[in-house]
Amino acid sequence: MSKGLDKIDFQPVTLRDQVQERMREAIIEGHFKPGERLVERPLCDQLGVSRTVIRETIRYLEAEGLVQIAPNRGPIVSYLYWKEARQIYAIRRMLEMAAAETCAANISKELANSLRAALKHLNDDRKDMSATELYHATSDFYELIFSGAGHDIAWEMVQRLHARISRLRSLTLSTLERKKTGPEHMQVICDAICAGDHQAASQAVAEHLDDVMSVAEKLLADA
Amino acid sequence: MSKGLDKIDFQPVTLRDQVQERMREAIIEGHFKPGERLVERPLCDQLGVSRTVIRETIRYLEAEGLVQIAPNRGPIVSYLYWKEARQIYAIRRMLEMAAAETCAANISKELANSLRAALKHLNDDRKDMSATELYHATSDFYELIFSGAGHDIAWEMVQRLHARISRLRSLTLSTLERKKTGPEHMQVICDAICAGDHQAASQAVAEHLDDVMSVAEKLLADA
DNA sequence: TTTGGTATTATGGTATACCATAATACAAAG
DNA sequence: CTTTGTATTATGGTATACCATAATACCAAA
Repeated sequence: MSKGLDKIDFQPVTLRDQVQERMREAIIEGHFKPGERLVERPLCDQLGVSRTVIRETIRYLEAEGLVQIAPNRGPIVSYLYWKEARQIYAIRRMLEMAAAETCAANISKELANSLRAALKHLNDDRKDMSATELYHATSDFYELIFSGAGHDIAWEMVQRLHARISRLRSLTLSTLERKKTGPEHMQVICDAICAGDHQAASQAVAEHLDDVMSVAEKLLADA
Repeated sequence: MSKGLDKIDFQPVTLRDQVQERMREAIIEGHFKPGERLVERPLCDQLGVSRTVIRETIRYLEAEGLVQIAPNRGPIVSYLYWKEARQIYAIRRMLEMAAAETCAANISKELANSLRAALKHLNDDRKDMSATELYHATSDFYELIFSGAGHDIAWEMVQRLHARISRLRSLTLSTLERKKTGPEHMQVICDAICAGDHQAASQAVAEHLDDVMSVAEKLLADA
Protein backbone atom coordinates (compact mmCIF):
# COMPACT_ATOMS: atom_id res chain seq x y z
CA MET A 1 0.00 0.00 0.00
CA SER A 2 1.34 3.38 -0.94
CA LYS A 3 1.47 6.08 1.62
CA GLY A 4 -1.06 8.80 1.10
CA LEU A 5 -3.09 8.97 -2.04
CA ASP A 6 -1.97 7.89 -5.44
CA LYS A 7 -1.69 10.57 -8.02
CA ILE A 8 -4.48 10.41 -10.49
CA ASP A 9 -2.85 10.49 -13.85
CA PHE A 10 -5.96 10.75 -15.87
CA GLN A 11 -4.81 11.27 -19.39
CA PRO A 12 -7.72 12.56 -21.34
CA VAL A 13 -8.33 10.52 -24.44
CA THR A 14 -8.58 13.20 -27.02
CA LEU A 15 -10.61 12.98 -30.15
CA ARG A 16 -7.38 12.78 -32.08
CA ASP A 17 -6.29 9.69 -30.19
CA GLN A 18 -9.50 7.91 -30.96
CA VAL A 19 -9.48 8.88 -34.60
CA GLN A 20 -5.84 7.89 -34.86
CA GLU A 21 -6.54 4.53 -33.34
CA ARG A 22 -9.49 3.86 -35.57
CA MET A 23 -7.80 4.89 -38.77
CA ARG A 24 -4.67 2.97 -37.94
CA GLU A 25 -6.73 -0.13 -37.27
CA ALA A 26 -8.66 0.39 -40.46
CA ILE A 27 -5.50 0.53 -42.50
CA ILE A 28 -3.88 -2.37 -40.71
CA GLU A 29 -6.94 -4.53 -41.02
CA GLY A 30 -7.08 -3.77 -44.68
CA HIS A 31 -10.33 -1.82 -44.76
CA PHE A 32 -8.41 0.78 -46.65
CA LYS A 33 -6.43 -0.76 -49.46
CA PRO A 34 -2.91 0.39 -50.39
CA GLY A 35 -3.08 3.27 -52.80
CA GLU A 36 -6.59 4.15 -51.76
CA ARG A 37 -7.14 7.83 -51.35
CA LEU A 38 -8.00 9.21 -47.96
CA VAL A 39 -10.21 12.10 -48.90
CA GLU A 40 -10.56 14.44 -45.99
CA ARG A 41 -14.11 15.68 -46.11
CA PRO A 42 -15.72 12.27 -46.50
CA LEU A 43 -13.62 11.06 -43.59
CA CYS A 44 -14.91 13.97 -41.55
CA ASP A 45 -18.45 12.90 -42.26
CA GLN A 46 -17.80 9.23 -41.58
CA LEU A 47 -16.07 9.83 -38.28
CA GLY A 48 -18.08 12.86 -37.27
CA VAL A 49 -15.09 15.09 -36.58
CA SER A 50 -13.68 18.22 -38.09
CA ARG A 51 -11.11 18.45 -40.80
CA THR A 52 -8.46 19.62 -38.38
CA VAL A 53 -8.62 16.38 -36.46
CA ILE A 54 -8.48 14.33 -39.62
CA ARG A 55 -5.55 16.26 -40.93
CA GLU A 56 -3.59 15.96 -37.71
CA THR A 57 -4.25 12.25 -37.69
CA ILE A 58 -3.03 11.94 -41.24
CA ARG A 59 0.18 13.75 -40.35
CA TYR A 60 0.78 11.31 -37.56
CA LEU A 61 0.11 8.29 -39.71
CA GLU A 62 2.30 9.77 -42.39
CA ALA A 63 5.18 9.93 -39.94
CA GLU A 64 4.45 6.35 -39.03
CA GLY A 65 4.74 5.36 -42.65
CA LEU A 66 1.20 4.09 -43.03
CA VAL A 67 0.14 7.01 -45.18
CA GLN A 68 1.87 8.76 -48.03
CA ILE A 69 1.11 12.12 -49.56
CA ALA A 70 0.62 12.10 -53.28
CA PRO A 71 1.54 15.56 -54.53
CA ASN A 72 -1.53 17.58 -55.41
CA ARG A 73 -3.74 14.58 -54.80
CA GLY A 74 -3.58 14.22 -51.08
CA PRO A 75 -3.00 11.35 -48.69
CA ILE A 76 -3.16 7.74 -49.79
CA VAL A 77 -2.60 4.50 -47.96
CA SER A 78 1.04 3.56 -48.40
CA TYR A 79 2.00 0.95 -50.89
CA LEU A 80 4.12 -1.91 -49.69
CA TYR A 81 6.57 -3.68 -51.93
CA TRP A 82 8.78 -6.60 -51.19
CA LYS A 83 11.77 -4.32 -51.49
CA GLU A 84 10.63 -2.54 -48.34
CA ALA A 85 8.99 -5.44 -46.58
CA ARG A 86 12.24 -7.32 -46.81
CA GLN A 87 14.09 -4.53 -45.05
CA ILE A 88 11.43 -4.28 -42.40
CA TYR A 89 11.68 -7.96 -41.66
CA ALA A 90 15.44 -7.70 -41.47
CA ILE A 91 15.24 -4.86 -38.96
CA ARG A 92 12.64 -6.64 -36.90
CA ARG A 93 14.87 -9.66 -36.90
CA MET A 94 17.73 -7.70 -35.43
CA LEU A 95 15.63 -5.98 -32.81
CA GLU A 96 13.81 -9.12 -31.74
CA MET A 97 16.97 -11.17 -31.56
CA ALA A 98 18.58 -8.57 -29.34
CA ALA A 99 15.51 -8.35 -27.12
CA ALA A 100 15.24 -12.11 -26.71
CA GLU A 101 18.91 -12.35 -25.94
CA THR A 102 18.88 -9.64 -23.31
CA CYS A 103 15.63 -10.88 -21.87
CA ALA A 104 17.05 -14.37 -21.48
CA ALA A 105 20.09 -12.93 -19.78
CA ASN A 106 17.91 -10.99 -17.35
CA ILE A 107 15.38 -13.72 -16.76
CA SER A 108 13.63 -13.91 -13.40
CA LYS A 109 11.10 -16.29 -11.93
CA GLU A 110 8.26 -13.82 -12.28
CA LEU A 111 9.11 -12.91 -15.82
CA ALA A 112 9.33 -16.55 -16.80
CA ASN A 113 5.91 -17.14 -15.32
CA SER A 114 4.44 -14.17 -17.15
CA LEU A 115 5.88 -15.39 -20.41
CA ARG A 116 4.55 -18.89 -19.94
CA ALA A 117 1.17 -17.53 -18.97
CA ALA A 118 1.00 -15.34 -22.05
CA LEU A 119 1.92 -18.24 -24.26
CA LYS A 120 -0.56 -20.53 -22.58
CA HIS A 121 -3.30 -17.99 -23.02
CA LEU A 122 -2.38 -17.77 -26.68
CA ASN A 123 -2.41 -21.51 -27.22
CA ASP A 124 -5.49 -22.35 -25.20
CA ASP A 125 -7.79 -19.75 -26.64
CA ARG A 126 -6.38 -19.75 -30.12
CA LYS A 127 -9.39 -21.45 -31.64
CA ASP A 128 -11.99 -18.99 -30.52
CA MET A 129 -10.06 -15.81 -31.09
CA SER A 130 -10.68 -13.29 -33.83
CA ALA A 131 -7.80 -12.17 -35.98
CA THR A 132 -7.43 -8.98 -33.97
CA GLU A 133 -7.54 -10.74 -30.64
CA LEU A 134 -4.93 -13.20 -31.79
CA TYR A 135 -2.81 -10.34 -32.96
CA HIS A 136 -3.05 -8.64 -29.59
CA ALA A 137 -2.32 -11.82 -27.68
CA THR A 138 0.77 -12.45 -29.75
CA SER A 139 1.75 -8.86 -29.30
CA ASP A 140 1.43 -9.21 -25.54
CA PHE A 141 3.85 -12.10 -25.56
CA TYR A 142 6.46 -10.15 -27.44
CA GLU A 143 5.92 -7.08 -25.35
CA LEU A 144 6.91 -9.10 -22.32
CA ILE A 145 10.13 -10.06 -24.02
CA PHE A 146 10.99 -6.49 -24.90
CA SER A 147 10.06 -5.07 -21.56
CA GLY A 148 11.98 -7.86 -19.86
CA ALA A 149 15.00 -6.78 -21.85
CA GLY A 150 14.41 -3.13 -21.04
CA HIS A 151 14.13 -2.41 -24.75
CA ASP A 152 11.04 -0.28 -24.76
CA ILE A 153 12.16 2.02 -27.53
CA ALA A 154 12.94 -0.95 -29.71
CA TRP A 155 9.51 -2.31 -28.86
CA GLU A 156 7.89 0.84 -30.08
CA MET A 157 9.82 0.64 -33.31
CA VAL A 158 8.93 -2.99 -33.78
CA GLN A 159 5.29 -2.19 -33.34
CA ARG A 160 5.45 0.47 -35.99
CA LEU A 161 7.32 -1.72 -38.37
CA HIS A 162 4.83 -4.44 -37.71
CA ALA A 163 1.97 -2.13 -38.51
CA ARG A 164 3.49 -1.40 -41.88
CA ILE A 165 3.70 -5.04 -42.87
CA SER A 166 0.65 -6.22 -41.02
CA ARG A 167 -1.41 -6.01 -44.12
CA LEU A 168 0.62 -8.97 -45.27
CA ARG A 169 -0.37 -10.79 -42.16
CA SER A 170 -3.94 -11.14 -43.27
CA LEU A 171 -2.62 -12.67 -46.45
CA THR A 172 -0.19 -15.01 -44.77
CA LEU A 173 -2.85 -16.11 -42.36
CA SER A 174 -5.51 -16.72 -44.94
CA THR A 175 -3.34 -18.41 -47.54
CA LEU A 176 -1.14 -20.57 -45.39
CA GLU A 177 -3.38 -20.97 -42.39
CA ARG A 178 -0.47 -20.05 -40.19
CA LYS A 179 1.41 -23.16 -41.20
CA LYS A 180 1.38 -24.14 -37.55
CA THR A 181 5.08 -23.49 -37.16
CA GLY A 182 4.32 -20.16 -35.54
CA PRO A 183 3.15 -21.51 -32.20
CA GLU A 184 5.91 -24.10 -32.15
CA HIS A 185 8.51 -21.44 -32.69
CA MET A 186 7.06 -19.33 -29.95
CA GLN A 187 7.23 -22.27 -27.61
CA VAL A 188 10.89 -22.77 -28.39
CA ILE A 189 11.54 -19.07 -27.88
CA CYS A 190 9.73 -19.09 -24.58
CA ASP A 191 11.60 -22.14 -23.33
CA ALA A 192 14.97 -20.74 -24.30
CA ILE A 193 14.31 -17.43 -22.63
CA CYS A 194 12.95 -19.03 -19.47
CA ALA A 195 16.00 -21.26 -19.33
CA GLY A 196 18.16 -18.16 -19.54
CA ASP A 197 19.86 -19.52 -22.62
CA HIS A 198 20.40 -16.26 -24.46
CA GLN A 199 22.09 -17.83 -27.41
CA ALA A 200 19.30 -20.30 -28.03
CA ALA A 201 16.71 -17.58 -27.54
CA SER A 202 18.30 -15.35 -30.10
CA GLN A 203 18.64 -18.26 -32.47
CA ALA A 204 15.04 -19.31 -32.06
CA VAL A 205 13.80 -15.81 -32.81
CA ALA A 206 15.98 -15.66 -35.90
CA GLU A 207 14.59 -18.94 -37.19
CA HIS A 208 11.06 -17.84 -36.56
CA LEU A 209 11.51 -14.63 -38.47
CA ASP A 210 13.32 -16.31 -41.31
CA ASP A 211 10.33 -18.56 -41.60
CA VAL A 212 7.79 -15.76 -41.55
CA MET A 213 9.88 -13.84 -44.02
CA SER A 214 10.11 -16.65 -46.52
CA VAL A 215 6.35 -17.04 -46.39
CA ALA A 216 5.88 -13.34 -47.01
CA GLU A 217 8.36 -13.39 -49.85
CA LYS A 218 6.38 -15.98 -51.74
CA LEU A 219 3.31 -13.80 -51.48
CA LEU A 220 5.01 -10.67 -52.70
CA ALA A 221 6.57 -11.98 -55.86
CA ASP A 222 5.85 -8.61 -57.43
CA ALA A 223 8.00 -5.50 -57.56
CA MET B 1 19.23 8.49 -72.75
CA SER B 2 15.62 7.87 -72.05
CA LYS B 3 13.23 7.68 -74.90
CA GLY B 4 10.82 10.55 -75.03
CA LEU B 5 10.61 13.01 -72.21
CA ASP B 6 11.37 12.33 -68.60
CA LYS B 7 8.48 12.54 -66.26
CA ILE B 8 8.60 15.68 -64.25
CA ASP B 9 8.21 14.73 -60.65
CA PHE B 10 7.98 18.18 -59.21
CA GLN B 11 7.01 17.71 -55.63
CA PRO B 12 5.71 21.00 -54.29
CA VAL B 13 7.41 21.98 -51.07
CA THR B 14 4.45 22.67 -48.89
CA LEU B 15 4.44 25.11 -46.05
CA ARG B 16 4.16 22.16 -43.68
CA ASP B 17 7.39 20.72 -44.98
CA GLN B 18 9.24 23.94 -44.39
CA VAL B 19 7.82 24.47 -40.95
CA GLN B 20 8.54 20.87 -40.06
CA GLU B 21 12.10 21.25 -41.19
CA ARG B 22 12.63 24.45 -39.28
CA MET B 23 11.09 23.25 -36.06
CA ARG B 24 12.94 20.00 -36.22
CA GLU B 25 16.17 21.86 -36.73
CA ALA B 26 15.35 24.22 -33.90
CA ILE B 27 14.79 21.34 -31.52
CA ILE B 28 17.84 19.44 -32.70
CA GLU B 29 20.06 22.47 -32.49
CA GLY B 30 18.84 23.09 -29.00
CA HIS B 31 17.06 26.37 -29.56
CA PHE B 32 14.14 24.77 -27.82
CA LYS B 33 15.20 23.11 -24.61
CA PRO B 34 13.78 19.78 -23.44
CA GLY B 35 10.63 20.33 -21.48
CA GLU B 36 10.05 23.71 -23.05
CA ARG B 37 6.48 24.30 -24.02
CA LEU B 38 5.63 24.77 -27.64
CA VAL B 39 2.73 27.16 -27.46
CA GLU B 40 0.89 27.19 -30.69
CA ARG B 41 -0.11 30.76 -31.29
CA PRO B 42 3.27 32.32 -30.55
CA LEU B 43 4.77 29.79 -32.93
CA CYS B 44 2.28 30.92 -35.55
CA ASP B 45 3.47 34.48 -35.11
CA GLN B 46 7.13 33.58 -35.16
CA LEU B 47 6.89 31.47 -38.27
CA GLY B 48 4.18 33.47 -39.93
CA VAL B 49 1.90 30.55 -40.60
CA SER B 50 -1.53 29.46 -39.47
CA ARG B 51 -2.33 27.29 -36.53
CA THR B 52 -3.33 24.42 -38.74
CA VAL B 53 0.18 24.16 -40.09
CA ILE B 54 1.69 24.36 -36.63
CA ARG B 55 -0.61 21.71 -35.29
CA GLU B 56 0.03 19.33 -38.13
CA THR B 57 3.74 19.85 -37.68
CA ILE B 58 3.49 19.11 -34.00
CA ARG B 59 1.64 15.87 -34.72
CA TYR B 60 4.40 14.83 -37.05
CA LEU B 61 7.15 15.66 -34.62
CA GLU B 62 5.23 13.90 -31.90
CA ALA B 63 5.25 10.73 -33.97
CA GLU B 64 8.96 11.23 -34.50
CA GLY B 65 9.48 11.37 -30.76
CA LEU B 66 10.85 14.90 -30.65
CA VAL B 67 7.73 16.31 -29.07
CA GLN B 68 5.54 15.01 -26.29
CA ILE B 69 2.04 16.04 -25.37
CA ALA B 70 1.57 17.00 -21.75
CA PRO B 71 -2.07 16.35 -20.89
CA ASN B 72 -4.04 19.57 -20.76
CA ARG B 73 -0.88 21.56 -21.20
CA GLY B 74 -0.02 20.91 -24.78
CA PRO B 75 3.12 20.00 -26.62
CA ILE B 76 6.56 20.19 -25.06
CA VAL B 77 10.00 19.29 -26.33
CA SER B 78 10.72 15.72 -25.33
CA TYR B 79 12.99 15.01 -22.43
CA LEU B 80 15.91 12.73 -23.01
CA TYR B 81 17.32 10.50 -20.30
CA TRP B 82 20.21 8.16 -20.43
CA LYS B 83 17.83 5.26 -20.05
CA GLU B 84 16.47 6.04 -23.49
CA ALA B 85 19.60 7.40 -25.09
CA ARG B 86 21.33 4.16 -24.26
CA GLN B 87 18.70 2.18 -26.10
CA ILE B 88 18.85 4.49 -29.05
CA TYR B 89 22.59 4.07 -29.31
CA ALA B 90 22.20 0.33 -29.10
CA ILE B 91 19.70 0.29 -31.95
CA ARG B 92 21.80 2.59 -34.06
CA ARG B 93 24.71 0.31 -33.45
CA MET B 94 22.85 -2.67 -34.80
CA LEU B 95 21.52 -0.86 -37.83
CA GLU B 96 24.81 0.75 -38.72
CA MET B 97 26.76 -2.44 -38.30
CA ALA B 98 24.38 -4.24 -40.61
CA ALA B 99 24.53 -1.48 -43.17
CA ALA B 100 28.32 -1.32 -43.16
CA GLU B 101 28.53 -5.07 -43.48
CA THR B 102 26.15 -5.30 -46.40
CA CYS B 103 27.64 -2.27 -48.04
CA ALA B 104 31.11 -3.80 -47.84
CA ALA B 105 29.77 -6.99 -49.34
CA ASN B 106 28.20 -5.08 -52.24
CA ILE B 107 31.07 -2.70 -52.79
CA SER B 108 31.71 -1.38 -56.29
CA LYS B 109 34.34 0.91 -57.75
CA GLU B 110 31.94 3.83 -58.03
CA LEU B 111 30.59 3.42 -54.54
CA ALA B 112 34.08 3.26 -53.12
CA ASN B 113 34.94 6.46 -54.91
CA SER B 114 31.85 8.19 -53.63
CA LEU B 115 32.64 7.14 -50.11
CA ARG B 116 36.19 8.32 -50.31
CA ALA B 117 35.07 11.60 -51.83
CA ALA B 118 32.56 12.18 -49.07
CA LEU B 119 35.14 11.49 -46.43
CA LYS B 120 37.71 13.70 -48.13
CA HIS B 121 35.22 16.52 -48.32
CA LEU B 122 34.56 16.07 -44.65
CA ASN B 123 38.20 16.07 -43.67
CA ASP B 124 39.39 18.86 -45.93
CA ASP B 125 36.72 21.38 -45.09
CA ARG B 126 36.28 20.42 -41.47
CA LYS B 127 37.90 23.57 -40.16
CA ASP B 128 35.66 26.06 -41.87
CA MET B 129 32.36 24.26 -41.42
CA SER B 130 29.60 25.25 -39.10
CA ALA B 131 28.16 22.65 -36.77
CA THR B 132 25.20 22.11 -39.08
CA GLU B 133 27.35 21.79 -42.15
CA LEU B 134 29.56 19.29 -40.42
CA TYR B 135 26.51 17.38 -39.36
CA HIS B 136 25.21 17.24 -42.89
CA ALA B 137 28.56 16.23 -44.33
CA THR B 138 28.83 13.40 -41.83
CA SER B 139 25.28 12.44 -42.59
CA ASP B 140 26.06 12.31 -46.30
CA PHE B 141 28.85 9.83 -45.65
CA TYR B 142 26.61 7.51 -43.71
CA GLU B 143 23.82 7.86 -46.20
CA LEU B 144 26.14 6.48 -48.84
CA ILE B 145 26.78 3.46 -46.67
CA PHE B 146 23.10 2.79 -46.13
CA SER B 147 22.12 3.33 -49.72
CA GLY B 148 25.01 1.17 -50.81
CA ALA B 149 23.60 -1.55 -48.61
CA GLY B 150 20.09 -0.99 -49.92
CA HIS B 151 18.96 -0.27 -46.39
CA ASP B 152 16.97 2.86 -46.99
CA ILE B 153 14.31 2.13 -44.39
CA ALA B 154 16.99 1.55 -41.79
CA TRP B 155 18.56 4.81 -42.89
CA GLU B 156 15.34 6.65 -42.24
CA MET B 157 15.11 5.12 -38.81
CA VAL B 158 18.69 5.97 -38.01
CA GLN B 159 18.08 9.55 -38.97
CA ARG B 160 15.13 9.76 -36.65
CA LEU B 161 16.96 8.14 -33.81
CA HIS B 162 19.83 10.45 -34.44
CA ALA B 163 17.55 13.45 -34.26
CA ARG B 164 16.40 12.38 -30.83
CA ILE B 165 19.88 12.19 -29.40
CA SER B 166 21.39 14.93 -31.45
CA ARG B 167 20.88 17.38 -28.65
CA LEU B 168 23.62 15.46 -26.93
CA ARG B 169 25.83 16.02 -29.89
CA SER B 170 26.17 19.69 -29.20
CA LEU B 171 27.28 18.75 -25.71
CA THR B 172 29.71 16.08 -26.80
CA LEU B 173 31.17 18.42 -29.36
CA SER B 174 31.57 21.35 -27.04
CA THR B 175 32.85 19.46 -24.01
CA LEU B 176 35.16 16.97 -25.61
CA GLU B 177 35.99 18.87 -28.76
CA ARG B 178 35.25 15.75 -30.72
CA LYS B 179 38.14 13.91 -29.18
CA LYS B 180 39.55 13.53 -32.69
CA THR B 181 38.82 9.82 -32.74
CA GLY B 182 35.69 10.45 -34.80
CA PRO B 183 37.44 11.16 -38.09
CA GLU B 184 39.91 8.36 -37.49
CA HIS B 185 37.13 5.90 -36.95
CA MET B 186 35.41 7.05 -40.08
CA GLN B 187 38.59 6.52 -42.03
CA VAL B 188 38.85 2.98 -40.76
CA ILE B 189 35.23 2.34 -41.63
CA CYS B 190 35.68 3.75 -45.10
CA ASP B 191 38.79 1.68 -45.75
CA ALA B 192 37.19 -1.53 -44.56
CA ILE B 193 34.12 -1.01 -46.70
CA CYS B 194 36.09 -0.07 -49.77
CA ALA B 195 38.23 -3.15 -49.29
CA GLY B 196 35.08 -5.23 -49.20
CA ASP B 197 35.99 -6.55 -45.78
CA HIS B 198 32.53 -6.79 -44.31
CA GLN B 199 33.68 -8.15 -41.01
CA ALA B 200 36.16 -5.36 -40.43
CA ALA B 201 33.61 -2.79 -41.54
CA SER B 202 31.05 -4.03 -39.09
CA GLN B 203 33.65 -4.14 -36.36
CA ALA B 204 34.85 -0.63 -37.06
CA VAL B 205 31.34 0.75 -36.87
CA ALA B 206 30.77 -1.02 -33.60
CA GLU B 207 33.91 0.45 -32.10
CA HIS B 208 33.00 3.91 -33.26
CA LEU B 209 29.60 3.74 -31.71
CA ASP B 210 30.87 2.24 -28.50
CA ASP B 211 33.17 5.18 -28.29
CA VAL B 212 30.48 7.78 -28.95
CA MET B 213 28.22 6.03 -26.51
CA SER B 214 30.70 6.05 -23.70
CA VAL B 215 31.24 9.76 -24.19
CA ALA B 216 27.52 10.38 -24.08
CA GLU B 217 27.15 8.26 -21.00
CA LYS B 218 29.57 10.40 -19.05
CA LEU B 219 27.55 13.46 -19.91
CA LEU B 220 24.26 11.98 -18.92
CA ALA B 221 25.11 10.78 -15.45
CA ASP B 222 21.62 11.78 -14.41
CA ALA B 223 18.43 9.77 -14.47
C1' DT C 1 -0.92 32.04 6.50
C1' DT C 2 -4.26 29.75 4.50
C1' DT C 3 -8.31 29.61 2.00
C1' DG C 4 -11.29 30.79 -1.62
C1' DG C 5 -12.63 33.07 -5.66
C1' DT C 6 -11.56 35.45 -10.05
C1' DA C 7 -9.19 36.60 -14.32
C1' DT C 8 -6.14 35.19 -17.67
C1' DT C 9 -4.13 32.07 -20.67
C1' DA C 10 -3.53 28.02 -23.60
C1' DT C 11 -5.52 24.30 -25.35
C1' DG C 12 -8.63 21.07 -27.77
C1' DG C 13 -12.12 21.12 -30.76
C1' DT C 14 -14.95 23.02 -34.39
C1' DA C 15 -16.64 25.58 -38.32
C1' DT C 16 -15.92 28.35 -42.27
C1' DA C 17 -14.06 30.89 -45.97
C1' DC C 18 -10.79 31.49 -49.52
C1' DC C 19 -7.46 30.27 -53.13
C1' DA C 20 -4.78 27.33 -56.41
C1' DT C 21 -4.54 23.28 -58.77
C1' DA C 22 -5.77 18.88 -60.89
C1' DA C 23 -9.10 16.15 -62.89
C1' DT C 24 -12.99 15.81 -65.50
C1' DA C 25 -16.43 16.89 -68.67
C1' DC C 26 -17.79 19.24 -72.47
C1' DA C 27 -18.01 22.06 -76.34
C1' DA C 28 -16.00 24.01 -80.45
C1' DA C 29 -12.92 23.89 -84.28
C1' DG C 30 -10.14 21.48 -87.55
C1' DC D 1 -13.76 11.88 -85.55
C1' DT D 2 -9.99 13.82 -83.42
C1' DT D 3 -8.01 17.54 -81.26
C1' DT D 4 -7.92 21.61 -78.69
C1' DG D 5 -9.51 24.85 -75.49
C1' DT D 6 -12.65 26.01 -71.77
C1' DA D 7 -15.67 25.51 -67.78
C1' DT D 8 -16.89 22.96 -63.79
C1' DT D 9 -15.94 20.53 -59.82
C1' DA D 10 -13.39 18.34 -56.20
C1' DT D 11 -9.64 18.67 -53.41
C1' DG D 12 -5.73 20.13 -50.83
C1' DG D 13 -3.71 24.05 -48.61
C1' DT D 14 -4.18 28.01 -45.84
C1' DA D 15 -6.10 31.32 -42.68
C1' DT D 16 -9.39 32.89 -39.10
C1' DA D 17 -12.82 33.14 -35.73
C1' DC D 18 -15.24 30.95 -32.08
C1' DC D 19 -16.33 28.14 -27.84
C1' DA D 20 -15.62 25.22 -23.64
C1' DT D 21 -12.45 23.55 -20.49
C1' DA D 22 -8.40 23.10 -17.68
C1' DA D 23 -4.49 25.12 -15.69
C1' DT D 24 -2.38 28.97 -13.73
C1' DA D 25 -1.68 33.19 -11.49
C1' DC D 26 -3.25 36.59 -8.75
C1' DC D 27 -5.79 38.82 -5.33
C1' DA D 28 -8.81 39.33 -1.44
C1' DA D 29 -10.82 37.75 2.75
C1' DA D 30 -10.88 34.93 6.93
